Amino acid sequence: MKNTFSKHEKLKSRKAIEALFGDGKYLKAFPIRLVYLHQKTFEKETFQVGFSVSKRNFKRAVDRNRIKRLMREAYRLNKNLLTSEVKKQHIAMFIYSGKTLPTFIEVQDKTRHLLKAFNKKLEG
RNA sequence: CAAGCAGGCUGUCUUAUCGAUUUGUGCAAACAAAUAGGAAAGUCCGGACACCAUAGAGAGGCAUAGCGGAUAACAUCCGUCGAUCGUUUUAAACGAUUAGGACAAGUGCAACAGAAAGCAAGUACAGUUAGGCUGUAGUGAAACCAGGUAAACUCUAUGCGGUGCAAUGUUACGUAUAUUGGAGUUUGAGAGCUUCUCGCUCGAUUUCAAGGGGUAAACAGAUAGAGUUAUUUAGUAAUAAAUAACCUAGAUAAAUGAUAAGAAACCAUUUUGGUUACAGAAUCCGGCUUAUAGGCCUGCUUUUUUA
Repeated sequence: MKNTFSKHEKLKSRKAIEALFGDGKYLKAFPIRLVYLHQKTFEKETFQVGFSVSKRNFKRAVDRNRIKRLMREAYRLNKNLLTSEVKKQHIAMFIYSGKTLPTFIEVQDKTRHLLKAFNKKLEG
């Protein structure tokens, strides 16, 4: 599996995102949270993921961009941890809830942790 | 020479691996090219563009304010006059700052002093003398007079219609009965995006025929432009014109990145360590304002050294 992350893997639909925040379930690994939602109507070719940082915690757009890019990079490099095929019936979003700028190592550790936990849930 | 302050310019680089967006080539795999700023920010002004009447009239409101010019336009920019401040013994000169029309329409305001800075009132002396009027004195920057004050109301002149790209248009999906056209009836509630009035447009209802609310799903709008660079000419300048070359982000829960190594600059310093700012396009331009490590340039102030 290639470590790519292109446009069609990104969660874009506003409706889907609203539903995700309304009814989604949470997995936590501070300072990152994973929100996911199971819904058959969402089934597509690929598993779609989004990334988000609160404007309240990071006032400057530069910092928000930086964190989103770090999270995206961490997901891109580790997404092969998600082996379950059931994932295609899900959508998910990573939310950074910390208040300080993280390093890439930290973000990658937490992302791996979350992906493993999420994979377990999907299989079990 | 050093430090501080102010203004201007600039605002890290290279390689490797793994990626993102757009475009091009290709059946595909893939390959190639381009990819954030001087402020992209604040959203404070001015335009372009789109729709709302063809953007109309009056009131109200807002903005601007010596003179001349630049510009698509401006509250911006350039030149110049005046005023104020600094250098200076003074003048001149130089530098800096400057919302700088009108107080001979009306209203308001004016510390201290003073009887009084305007619903008027009135001290002393002198002149004349019936009242009263006139003059002088006293306070003050200014005392009845074209007094001062308009970043006080106000007046004058000039300008400004409103809403904003989630504008607006097309396509796709597809259900109420919105919308459109014809005919009849009804003269009146409401709507047309800032406040009011007028004006203009649409109206209400019945019937027949045609036809699609909504969904920010896709595409267009959207990036070749008041464009960038260089040279020449005109002009004190802002700027304009001509010629040549170039194409230089176009995303949409939002690409422009991540990791590693090295170099460079600066700081402290024994190795060595640390720092590399402010900050991220969102329809597009012209300005203003604010934020900025380090480097370079200019001016001012202070200190020290030498002559």
